[in-house]
Amino acid sequence: MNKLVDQISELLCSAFTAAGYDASYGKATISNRPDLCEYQCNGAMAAAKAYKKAPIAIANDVVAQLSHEAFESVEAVAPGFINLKLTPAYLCAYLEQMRSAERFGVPRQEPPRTIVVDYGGANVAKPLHVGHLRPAVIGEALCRMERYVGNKVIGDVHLGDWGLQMGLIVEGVRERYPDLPYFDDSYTGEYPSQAPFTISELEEIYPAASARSKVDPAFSARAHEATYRLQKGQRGYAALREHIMNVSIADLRKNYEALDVHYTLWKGESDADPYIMPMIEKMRADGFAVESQGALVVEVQTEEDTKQVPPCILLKSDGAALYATTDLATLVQREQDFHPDKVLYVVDKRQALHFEQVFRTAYKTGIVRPETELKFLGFGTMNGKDGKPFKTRDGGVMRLENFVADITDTVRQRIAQNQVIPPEKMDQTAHQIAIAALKYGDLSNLATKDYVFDIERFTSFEGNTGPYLLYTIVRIGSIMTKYGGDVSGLALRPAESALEKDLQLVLSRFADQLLLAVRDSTPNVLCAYCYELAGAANRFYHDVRILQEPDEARRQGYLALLDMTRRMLLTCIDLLGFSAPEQM
RNA sequence: GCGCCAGUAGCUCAGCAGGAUAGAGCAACUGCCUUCUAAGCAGUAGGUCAGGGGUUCGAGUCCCUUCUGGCGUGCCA
Repeated sequence: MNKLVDQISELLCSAFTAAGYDASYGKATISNRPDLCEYQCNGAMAAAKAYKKAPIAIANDVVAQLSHEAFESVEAVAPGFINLKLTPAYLCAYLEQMRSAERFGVPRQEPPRTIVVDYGGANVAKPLHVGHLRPAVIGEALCRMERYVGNKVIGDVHLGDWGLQMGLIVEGVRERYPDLPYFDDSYTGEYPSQAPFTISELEEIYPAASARSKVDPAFSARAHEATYRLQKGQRGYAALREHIMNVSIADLRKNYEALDVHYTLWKGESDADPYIMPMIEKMRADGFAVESQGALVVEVQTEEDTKQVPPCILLKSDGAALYATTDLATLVQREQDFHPDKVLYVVDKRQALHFEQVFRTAYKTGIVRPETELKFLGFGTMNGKDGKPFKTRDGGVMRLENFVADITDTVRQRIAQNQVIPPEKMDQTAHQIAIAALKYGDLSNLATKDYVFDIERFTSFEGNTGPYLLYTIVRIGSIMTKYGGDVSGLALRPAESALEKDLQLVLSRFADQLLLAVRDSTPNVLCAYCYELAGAANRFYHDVRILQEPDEARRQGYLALLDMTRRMLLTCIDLLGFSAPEQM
């Protein structure tokens, strides 16, 4: 269905035409002065120059042509604004359509686009830490939003599972268990199906091996050798690698699930390996890949560039592949597997130049089609209250698990005295609220900027926070429970009070805000909408005694309105990636 | 050096394709619970949108410039 603002624009366009002006000036927008009007049109001012007339005269001409049941009032105001208010009946009819439409009538993307979202970046054999939080939270929200508007989304965790780190792990395992068959070149039997280590061991082995390689050249050399053998696909190493991957992925999956983050694809950098050499050979043959200072590079500087763009390095002087190489090979693979219309990278913003080089190379060498949209969404750093990157009290890197546990504990303490939560639901409720606090705290900021994570503030539950949204949902739910009946069949009623109309207006704008958030990949826009909706709901809730309303038709109208509000809020927080408890 | 990003209330942040009087939350101060969860609602106070030029009927928003801060800048990921 059409958005309300588009319906109003259509009416305005015909009025501009009828008054003898070009229809293109008839674009309506949501009012930025809610005290004066609900919708506005600034087209008369834009048209003033073209028609050499005073804007207010044009506005008056248009207003004279604008009589429609949709409008309660239509006004031309100096210097040339056209201010509109809707009739309650028209607004109500629109909401009634929304309410029964699928996905609240949000227009579907036609045709649907295939979008790959690259938003993980976790490393194998290493625990998730707070640095992994933003891509997971932001990426997950973007995936859900894109899916909602009808696109086909493939969310890829894109694990760091390639290169020297794998060799280090293998050598670290050998140090502990030198007699395992994986290290016996003459072994020809089946390898054990059970992994020879647990995730906790793995998490010790890797940092230890990494540290040791820096001080022990012999060990470092063995790790490089192991890396080489891995990449050659040596049997025992491949089997061991399989165990490392399985153990690690099971743990990562558990941790991401706890965050309500769900990837569709658990690929890693290593999956791109088979594509690297053919890709490079083709680039050579096509003349794109050239020798430069001993390395193999693709020049990506163009004539229009005023700045210096360094070339994209495919192979180091020693012949080894680099980060850019696997990223490009991954694009080759994605093009082959999914033929995506868009690939969105949710990555630390400090990698902007790297991705600029990769994108330029991909277009230049034809890895992606010219119409493929490669987009870099660089997110900022999560800082502590001191304005510096978030750390533990003793200055270390904080594990994500501990971070979530800290927030959950704080939440648990705050809700402990509240008697409404049954003891058996305590843990789940605390976790749910913690995730809402955490995710909303992150998403309500502009993804591209650094932000301050203040545990006290985000768990304080006051003001513009995730828990505030949950609280609003729970309160409405409480009314529905007390009412007891089925509200789905009840009819909405035209608003009779200002607060009721405000709530209806906010509801009617869902599609506008969602589509804006999707277009710009800005979940904070959806957060702002949620907050506005919750505010309108709470004001209405405070103003009207819903269940005590004596007039039955009116009472049913209230219930229908609140039920719709609640479903809308639930939809929004689901798009943002969290959920609400029954009680809190 | 060059490039990118940022600078909005005491603090943390919005500001959607330039529109009317720059908005929230926190903190401060005032009210509102015998009534659907007060984690709420209503209100007061708080601003030279870093500085300076320009374009425009109109600039926090676009252009130029200065200052401040962060980040990046060919063989890490």
